Amino acid sequence: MFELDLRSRAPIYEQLVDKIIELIINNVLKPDEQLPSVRVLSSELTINPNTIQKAYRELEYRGYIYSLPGKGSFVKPAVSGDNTARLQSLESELARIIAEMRYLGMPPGEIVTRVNDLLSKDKGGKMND
Amino acid sequence: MFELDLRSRAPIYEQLVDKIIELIINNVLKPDEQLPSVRVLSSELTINPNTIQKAYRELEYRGYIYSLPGKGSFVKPAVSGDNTARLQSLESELARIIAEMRYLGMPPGEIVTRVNDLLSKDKGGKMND
DNA sequence: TAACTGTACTATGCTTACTAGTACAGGTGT
DNA sequence: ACACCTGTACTAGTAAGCATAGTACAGTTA
Repeated sequence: MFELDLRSRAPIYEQLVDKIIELIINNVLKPDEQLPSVRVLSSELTINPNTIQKAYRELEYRGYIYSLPGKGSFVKPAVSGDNTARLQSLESELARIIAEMRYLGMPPGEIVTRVNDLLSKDKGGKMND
Repeated sequence: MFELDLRSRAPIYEQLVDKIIELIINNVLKPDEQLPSVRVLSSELTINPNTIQKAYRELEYRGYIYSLPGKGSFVKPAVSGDNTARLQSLESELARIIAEMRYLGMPPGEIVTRVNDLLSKDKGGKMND
């Protein structure tokens, strides 16, 4: 389910957080779908349960999952209205990426084409595997 | 010139790297423009010169600057043709951001508008301060 | 020569990440 | 009630990374 790059400088828990967010925003993990338990995932990935625990805690803090003691951790349905800060953060990341693409020589028309491609994929509901 | 967030979890040298890259891709720092020396910047920012050194080394490794012993460190002109890996990396980051914007409920039309705004700013040559 | 430049070390202390282990409380099925 | 799962919350230890301080070398420029 997950692949970790143990040679990467990114901490393991952060890789997990990123991966799970990616699965959530790409609708691979559905709202209210249960995540593997910290113990199951830790033995799958052969890492310590506390590390999973930290990742899940971070995901919960960021609002992507909710956890019920004794039951498990679940994907939190996307809430509208509470995402202003995150959207602003995404917009400044977008500005940065666009600026760097321009800096590296990608023509504006090609950038727009890429964005439209990504949006049409999204509209079709197809997942990019 | 730079602002560091000393409360951030990001290491100081990485903040420097990010800041300088941002200035470069937004054309605030011009090609072949000299960066402050490690000693000047370290006293400006009241951090150790070795930390600046590490940031400059990272920037050089990533291809954004070049350093000449005895002379200083300079913004490297953007080279065309050698940016495939970086562009691909940017594209996957773009895909991620678009997906998350969609996930958080931003309509596709608004995303396109944002992108076009950013591109028209870029075309005008105006800097976003 | 003096004053700058980048570069390359060494040593130290602090912080973070990760592991291992343990234990508690909650939930579910038999 | 028991067994087995779940998340949660700790403690302790180790390793790695970060930042600092200091030093020194070589190159450049006036």
